[in-house]
Amino acid sequence: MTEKQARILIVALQLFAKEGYRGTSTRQVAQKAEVSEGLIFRHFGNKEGLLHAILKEGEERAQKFMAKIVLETDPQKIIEKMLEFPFEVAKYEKEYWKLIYMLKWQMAEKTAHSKGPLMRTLIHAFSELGYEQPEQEALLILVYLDGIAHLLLTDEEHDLEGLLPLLKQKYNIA
Amino acid sequence: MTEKQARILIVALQLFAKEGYRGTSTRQVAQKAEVSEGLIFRHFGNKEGLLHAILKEGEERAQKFMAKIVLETDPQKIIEKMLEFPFEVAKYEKEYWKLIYMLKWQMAEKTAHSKGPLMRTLIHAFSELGYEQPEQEALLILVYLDGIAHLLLTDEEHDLEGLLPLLKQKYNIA
DNA sequence: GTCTATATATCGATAGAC
DNA sequence: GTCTATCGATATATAGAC
Repeated sequence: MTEKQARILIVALQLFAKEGYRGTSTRQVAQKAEVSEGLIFRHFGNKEGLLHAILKEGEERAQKFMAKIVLETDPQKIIEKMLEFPFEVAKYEKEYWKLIYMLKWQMAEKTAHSKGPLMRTLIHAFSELGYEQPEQEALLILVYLDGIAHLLLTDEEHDLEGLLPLLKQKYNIA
Repeated sequence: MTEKQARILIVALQLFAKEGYRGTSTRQVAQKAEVSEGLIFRHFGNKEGLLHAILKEGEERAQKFMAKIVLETDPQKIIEKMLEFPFEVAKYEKEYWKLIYMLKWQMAEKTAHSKGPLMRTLIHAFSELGYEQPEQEALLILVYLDGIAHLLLTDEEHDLEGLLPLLKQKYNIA
């Protein structure tokens, strides 16, 4: 990967996350990355190819992130890490996740971040802790995650950090 | 409002909710509504004017909807209705809310559905019920609302109805 | 109020030189 | 690998007739 190629990817992610995939022109990307527009098409074929390259890179980083949760064994820790997940995401991978959530509304299939592994891990954790409806409890956590991520990534002003202690308390986590 | 004008509004909401505001051309709207493209601009000035007309109509309907919650006095009922809100929305006003949530990612200010009244109502309810951190509890409900709405409006397959009994149980609602 | 025709800008994408 | 120049399609928007 050349340096200009990398620059295109970085700038495109920034713009896509801010203005949306459709709201960003290849011309804008080229200008901000200080390369010719033609170069984008040489490297990535077309605009969608550029998007896929961005998503692929982001997913690789995301996988490592999620592995830390799924590989955890202590059920308490699993729930704790899960609850902290959206805050971590908003801190370190804000643009990527913003793009993912934006795309969900129109290209759900392309961004299918399978929730399977997370769900399985959660259900198992709640089972071990003796909860009566582990599937529903797991689903509720996913709802929280989506809600928190949604608010953290769109509304800039919201202060949600205070929710973490409350949630941990509700799930009896030290 | 003429019949064609109304037809444009209905069709545009459908298309905007499905393909996104930017992903929908005025030509598409005109064709599906079986009117000339020029008519859209005569009536609404420009594409953004069309969007605003749609949002205005939708908000009027939404206000009536939310009034039912805010005007409730029994704190238990308030929480119950709040929990049921996203399911009602997904049933009767799916397209409008889908559009609202989509736009949030790029035009947050234009869709600023003030959460103030809902928050105040919730905080008061939790206070009355003796919760220790009414503000955080209210915020958590908002998170839940956003999470549920997000999942209901994007993922078609998810069955989230089962969450309602679980949540009512958690909040000690009959 | 409505339609047809058209103007104008911008988009994604390609060709060819270096 | 990269740039310049350009094409064809499509987007929003306007003008003028009815």
